[in-house]
Amino acid sequence: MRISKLLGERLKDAPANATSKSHIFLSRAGYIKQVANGIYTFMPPAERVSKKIQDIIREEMDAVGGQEVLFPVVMPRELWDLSGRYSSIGQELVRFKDRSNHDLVLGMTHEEAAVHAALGTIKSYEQLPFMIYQIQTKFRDEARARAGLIRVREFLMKDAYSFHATQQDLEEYYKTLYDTYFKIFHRMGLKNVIAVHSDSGMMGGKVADEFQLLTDIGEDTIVICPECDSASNIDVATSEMPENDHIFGVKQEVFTGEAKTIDEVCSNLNKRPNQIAKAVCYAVIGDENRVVIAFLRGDREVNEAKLKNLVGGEIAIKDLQDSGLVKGNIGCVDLNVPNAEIYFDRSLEGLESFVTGANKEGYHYQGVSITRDVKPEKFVDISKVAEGDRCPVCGAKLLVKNGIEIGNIFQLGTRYTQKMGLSVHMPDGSSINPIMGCYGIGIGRCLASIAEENCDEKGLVWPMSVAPWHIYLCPIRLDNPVVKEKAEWLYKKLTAENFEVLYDDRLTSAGVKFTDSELMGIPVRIEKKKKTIENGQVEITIRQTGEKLFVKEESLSKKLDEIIVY
RNA sequence: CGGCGUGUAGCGCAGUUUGGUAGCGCGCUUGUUUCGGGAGCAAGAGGUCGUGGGUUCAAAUCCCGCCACGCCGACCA
Repeated sequence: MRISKLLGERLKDAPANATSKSHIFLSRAGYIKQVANGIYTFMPPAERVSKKIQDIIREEMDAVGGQEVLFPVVMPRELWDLSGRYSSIGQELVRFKDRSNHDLVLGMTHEEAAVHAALGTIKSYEQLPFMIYQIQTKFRDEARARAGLIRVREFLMKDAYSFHATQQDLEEYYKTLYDTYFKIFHRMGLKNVIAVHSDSGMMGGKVADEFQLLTDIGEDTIVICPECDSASNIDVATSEMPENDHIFGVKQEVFTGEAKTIDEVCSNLNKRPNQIAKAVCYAVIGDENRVVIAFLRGDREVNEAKLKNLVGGEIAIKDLQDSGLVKGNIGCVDLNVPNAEIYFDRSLEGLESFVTGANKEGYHYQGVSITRDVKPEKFVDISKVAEGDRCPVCGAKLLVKNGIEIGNIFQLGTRYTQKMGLSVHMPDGSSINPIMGCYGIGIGRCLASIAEENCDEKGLVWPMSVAPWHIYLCPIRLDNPVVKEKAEWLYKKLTAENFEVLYDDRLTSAGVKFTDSELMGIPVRIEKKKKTIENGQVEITIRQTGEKLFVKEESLSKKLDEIIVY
């Protein structure tokens, strides 16, 4: 490829709104161009990286028996009615009508399509197990796209679906895919990837793992045990909490005036947040009669995923002033709200001298004892794990980190096969619904994650396995006919030898060429100038290390074969 | 969906408070001298100032509506 013809430009300034390194460098180096909120064009270099990522995934998916298919982007409403998701999924699912007023959806995931593909053709247990996968565009109307390619609305995804006759078979295959995923990510050059237990969310099913790239810009929160290496998404993470001290106090009402928040109450009464019980109120979506009040220690935060599972419905934070509650003075003593479901977090267990609202304007109680004054029937786990809690497996102190979810795997069970009526005959004559697993990898997220992890102050540093081109051919003083002739000859020669070459055929200065090659992150730079031509040498610079090599021209190809390995 | 912010040339920005002929840097074109780390000089091209309405002799600037983009939150296979 001649850079003079390459679509896209290298910029000195990043778009003002870019914050993450991947967003800044991918924009500056001409890899991506934003079209709308969360919607990007992959310019030629990015598309080349994307294809290499896809090829790695294809190889590995084929190696575990995958059959590549291509599901439609647009599906009829009826297909999604079968699974019940046409109505159960919110606004992320784009619904629209065609010219004959027929309801359609844009594919955001393809369980329905996968089962549909098997319907009618899969009849016997002998056809199981099998796995089908596709690499295709998904559209999800995210409430909020952000950070360049990290969180977008339209994106390329590899999604795979496996069908099994027994749970054991699914579990074995799930383990295979688990290992395959690590292989895939490592081949892409990603280093800091861990698997974490996760919530299955709208997919349904019980067992699910996410593959997270650990990075500060990640928007997922992960709880990791540094000792036994167990890790979970904070949505499902549990912990052993340090015990409260069981010291009893004397209950009394105190005037706290305008103090409402934890901080205000703390400074007003000279307490610490872990000596306060706070209330968080929720409405149950779709059921106006139900309200939920969660009490937890002041230094803890509600884990809404856990609470949602307990409540058994979608919840949303709500002011309950209508029910007679005084915001900022809600307390668990003498609380009287008729239809409220009250949950006590385990962080309150053993807390025998704490502050809580007095359920009237301007007053709190202090010295409240949970066992003497409140007497909850039970304590439940509805708070987020905090750094310093103990690992439930080994007891070590847990760490809380951020990650980008680049892949996930689910044991779906029979939810879809059952609802959509896919069944097979078993040896004993009975029929069963095949048990499904599904397995996703976000291509664009991988690309951005690789960029995020592989860059320096000068720009991107692509791992060899996914670099858009391996070689940046960089002739200096192209106005010199000798250099020009030699560079053109070398470009043709290397290309003919199947090296991937980006040829800087511009008449610009050496500085501009060096800077661009570094910004674009091409792993190997070959410099050619009059002097090295005269003594039959070429100069090679390695992007990652900055190392320089001088090689005889006749041994260049051999040297490049040694350098370009992955 | 809520809070806040921003929209002026391909990119980054000033100008808006206090209304008066549309500006700067980078990039681009031409010429020239340079040229192994984002060159110098000279001459150019490029904008209905997001959009619709209003106020005014006069609006990028003031007022109202809308749209888009971003940040924080809510949400998220």
